[in-house]
Amino acid sequence: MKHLLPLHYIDTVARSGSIRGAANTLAITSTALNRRILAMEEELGVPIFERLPRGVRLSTAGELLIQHIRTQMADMERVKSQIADLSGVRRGHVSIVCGQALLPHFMAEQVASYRRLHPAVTFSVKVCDRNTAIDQLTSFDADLAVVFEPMRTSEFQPMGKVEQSLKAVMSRSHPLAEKSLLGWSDLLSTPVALPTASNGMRYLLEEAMLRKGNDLEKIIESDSYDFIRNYLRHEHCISFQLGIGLPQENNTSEIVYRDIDERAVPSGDLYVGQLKGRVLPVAAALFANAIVKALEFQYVTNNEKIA
Amino acid sequence: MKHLLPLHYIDTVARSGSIRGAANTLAITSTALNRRILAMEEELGVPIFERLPRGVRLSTAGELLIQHIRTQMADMERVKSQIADLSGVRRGHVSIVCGQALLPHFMAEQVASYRRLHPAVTFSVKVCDRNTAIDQLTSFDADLAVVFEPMRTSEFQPMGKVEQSLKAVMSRSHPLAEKSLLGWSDLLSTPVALPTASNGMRYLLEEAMLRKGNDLEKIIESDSYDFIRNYLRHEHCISFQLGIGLPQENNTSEIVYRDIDERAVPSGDLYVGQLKGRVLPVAAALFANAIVKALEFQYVTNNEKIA
DNA sequence: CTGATTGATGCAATAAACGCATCACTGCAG
DNA sequence: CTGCAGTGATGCGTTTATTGCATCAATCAG
Repeated sequence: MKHLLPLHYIDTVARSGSIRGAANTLAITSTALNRRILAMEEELGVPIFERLPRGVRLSTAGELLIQHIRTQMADMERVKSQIADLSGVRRGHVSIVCGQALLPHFMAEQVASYRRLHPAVTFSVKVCDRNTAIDQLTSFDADLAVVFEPMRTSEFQPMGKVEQSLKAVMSRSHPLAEKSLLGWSDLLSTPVALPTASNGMRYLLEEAMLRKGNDLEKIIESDSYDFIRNYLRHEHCISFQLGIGLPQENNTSEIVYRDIDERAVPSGDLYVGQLKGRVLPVAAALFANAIVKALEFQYVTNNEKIA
Repeated sequence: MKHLLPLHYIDTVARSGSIRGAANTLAITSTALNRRILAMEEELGVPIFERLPRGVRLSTAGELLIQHIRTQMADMERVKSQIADLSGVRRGHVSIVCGQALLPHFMAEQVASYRRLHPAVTFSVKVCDRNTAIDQLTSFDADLAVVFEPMRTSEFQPMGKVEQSLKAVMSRSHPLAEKSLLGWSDLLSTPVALPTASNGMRYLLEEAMLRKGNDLEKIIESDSYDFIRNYLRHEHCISFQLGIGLPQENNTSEIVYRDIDERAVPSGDLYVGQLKGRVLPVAAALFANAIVKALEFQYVTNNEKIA
C-alpha cells in the first residue's frame, strides 16, 4: 500500500535507531529518507525523533505516533484480508509467537493442517519467552501468542487456555525411568537441567521450590531444549517438558518422559491470545479458533489418559 | 497530513457519489482524482467503487475500506491532538451533534466556558435527530453526541446521563398557565404542537399516549422549536420542552413554562456519549467531561428546585 | 434523436521525489 | 591532541510521478 509508505519508513527508522541504517534496509538513500522524515516533522509541527550523536531515538511525540502507525498498518492488513476474504479466496499472513515447547510438534501440525485447507495463507512462527511475546503483540509484529503462564498484563487478551502439567524428561537408563510417576523427593534425588528464567516452566518450578522450601540441584541452564535433550544422554540428570511438547510415541527413543505428581509441581495454564482490543485479520482469527479447538481436544485426550 | 490525502480523496468520492463532483470540492481535476482511484483499486486488487451510469457507489470492498479510512483519519486527529497536548498548548477541534433542545442555552454556555479556558480549541455544533446522531458518530463526522432518549444501539457508548422531565410551553394567556403542575387531563384539554417523530420528546409523548389509551390533539408538527414557540403566540395550544432547554428566567416573557406531572408523562434520559471503542482526541474528551459534570450539576439543582 | 453528464485515456507540462557529493558534528581509538 | 568512522543535514542536477487539457465511449432524460 503506497499511501502508508511514509509510515513504514518512520517505523523502520524507529526500529533501526538510525536513518542511514533504515535507508539501507529500505533500499533507498539516506538523503531521501531523511527528507521524508523532516517533511513529516514539518507537517506535524514537532520533531518525531531526537537527534543523538549516534543516530536517532523516538521523541515523546514519536512514541505516540509510532503506536498509531503500527496500529494503522496492522489494521490495513486486516482490511485487505477481509476484502480478499469476501472475494472467495482466503489469503493473508499469520504471525505467531510461541514458547519453545509448542513448536516442534503441536504448532507444526496445526500450521500444516490449516495450510492444507487454505494454501494461500502464509505463516511466520517465532520462538520467544513470555515477556517478549507481549511486546511482539503490542508492536504488531505478531498476531497471536501462545504462551505458558503468561505475565499478567492488560495488553494480553486470552482467547483460550488449557491446563498443562509438567513431564520429566530423562535418559532411558536413568534410575527414575523405572517409575511411572515422580514425586518431589524423586526430583530432589537427581541433578536437573532447567530452561532459562524467562520460561514459563521454570516459573512453575521456582514456585514449587519456594513452596517446598528446598531447591533442586540445578546443574545446567539453557534456552535450547535441543541442547538439554541431548545433554540428558551424556549425564544422568533430568529435565522438564510440557505434555503438549511430547512426541506422540516414545517407545524406541533413548529419551523417555515420565509424569510428575501434581502435588510436587502443580500444572500451569497454556494460553492462546492476542493484543487486547485488536481486530485480527480473517486468517489469523480463524487460525486462532483452530488452535484453541485443538488445545481443547488435546486437553480432553490428556484427561482420558489420566483417567 | 499528506500521507492520508489519497484516503481523503476516496472519502470525498464516497460522500459525493461522483468523481467529478468530488474533484470539484477537492479543487483538482477529475482526471487526477480518477487516476488516483484507479491506482488505489489496482493496489488493492479489487474495485472500490461500482461504476454507475450516473456516478459511482461504494462496492462491498469499498464499504470495508471506507470504514478503515474514517477510523484512520479520526485516529490521526487524536494523535495530533495528543501531541499538541504534550507540548503545552491544548488545541484541537471538537465536533458535536445534539438535539435541538440543548442548543440555545446549555450548549452555548458550555462551549463558551470551555473556550474561555482553551481558546485554541475550535468547535462545530450540529443539530440533528437521535437517529442521524449515531450515524454521525460512526462516520466520524462527530466526536460527541448529546441526545435525549437515544436509540439503543451497540455503537453508542454513554459517558454520562441525566434525567430530564418534560415541561409544557404555552402563551402566558393560555388557560393552563394558571396552574403550576399539569396532569394528563390538562394536556388532553388543549391542542398541542409537537416536534417531529424522530425527536426524543416526541417518543416519550407517544409512549404516554399509548399507555393512557387516548391521544393528544395534535394540530402542528414541526422540526423547528422556534417555529412552534412563535406559533404558540397565535393560537391557544401548548408544546413541550426539556427542562434543560428552558431559559433561566421567564418572568417577563410572553411564553411561559409549566411542570408536567411525572405520572402523566414520565421523564426520560439525556445522554452524552461517543462512538463505542473510539479513543477521543484530548480536547473532545475533556469537553465531554465538562458537560457531563455540568449535566450532573444541573440535575442536582433541578432536584433542589423540586424539593 | 439530441444534449448533457458520467468515468476512462493519450499526451504534454508540471511538480515532487530522488541520488550524488558534501558539510558539520560527535565519539572513539591511537 | 589528532585522525577516523559514523551520524544527520543540505545544495543541485536528474529522474520519476503526478497533474491538467482535450477527447472518447457509454448512459440517460426529454
